[in-house]
Amino acid sequence: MKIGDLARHTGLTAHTIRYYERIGLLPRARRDGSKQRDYDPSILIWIEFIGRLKTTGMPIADMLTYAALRDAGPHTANERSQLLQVHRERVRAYVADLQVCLLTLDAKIETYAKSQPRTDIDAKLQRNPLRARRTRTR
Amino acid sequence: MKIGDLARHTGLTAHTIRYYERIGLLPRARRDGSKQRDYDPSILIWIEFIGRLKTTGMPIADMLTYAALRDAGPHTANERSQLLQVHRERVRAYVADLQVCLLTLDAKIETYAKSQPRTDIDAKLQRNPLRARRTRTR
DNA sequence: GCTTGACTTAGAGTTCACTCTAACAGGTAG
DNA sequence: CTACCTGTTAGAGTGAACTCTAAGTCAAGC
Repeated sequence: MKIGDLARHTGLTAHTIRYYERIGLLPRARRDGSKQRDYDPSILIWIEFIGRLKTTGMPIADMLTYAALRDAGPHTANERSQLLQVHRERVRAYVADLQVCLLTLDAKIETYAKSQPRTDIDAKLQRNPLRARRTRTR
Repeated sequence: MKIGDLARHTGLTAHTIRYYERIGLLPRARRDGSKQRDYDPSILIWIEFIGRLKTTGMPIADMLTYAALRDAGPHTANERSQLLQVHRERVRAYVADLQVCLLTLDAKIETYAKSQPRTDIDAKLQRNPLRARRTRTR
């Protein structure tokens, strides 16, 4: 599997895949006769997992920590588990936050519904897919 | 209320408040005798609202659109409502995504629990509060 | 009267996660 | 053979959202 195929399968760009390899988030791929990256499909599982971590807002630095622990061997299983548990709690807290925000949005939209007639949602506004964002908390 | 007080009340820094004013997300504050910003507490409601939008990952550019519509008068209520409705759907979809990711995390943590003894979560790992992050989707 | 601390401005710098460029090489279709 | 496509590298550039610096003003406390 060449880098272009992998890009198609994962939704990443070839640029991003090379970038991930460069920073150590993906292992150095083995090369074919003309030094082009040749991937084993098993890499897909790892990429899917880091995709989940990304969706949940984990910074790449933390993913690198996780990857390094994994590479260090089975005796780091405990540490990896703890890392994931801490992250899970952050995500849970964030989901709770988002649900509060959704209530605020509902309330705000409700006040508009009460004061004005309304039309259908303008499909042209359906851009900006939302993923994950991190903000420094000072 | 001076900028330092407002910063304390909102959790923003004075720098950030000035930045928000500069880009038009906050109205130009009126000034006291020595040209220092003097805020009416009513600004807190707006800042709290944009804080919710930020938590839910709305880009500042969209907040500016919303603010501009608000400033344009009551005839834009419909458009503002639509903007919020579209955003709400994105947030709902994102929450659904996060919940799937949480299941993946649960499963992964479960495999660690089965293969290894575990200790308490190391409190030292409790950094990195998670807020919101946006990723370009290509 | 001096120090301290909060405020002012314009503008430069930072961080994150990509994203792209330049310049080149190998493989394949017509 | 020639075009074209996909790949290679090092390294520069981008966009979002701050974050900080420099150089200064102003008022209060000791």
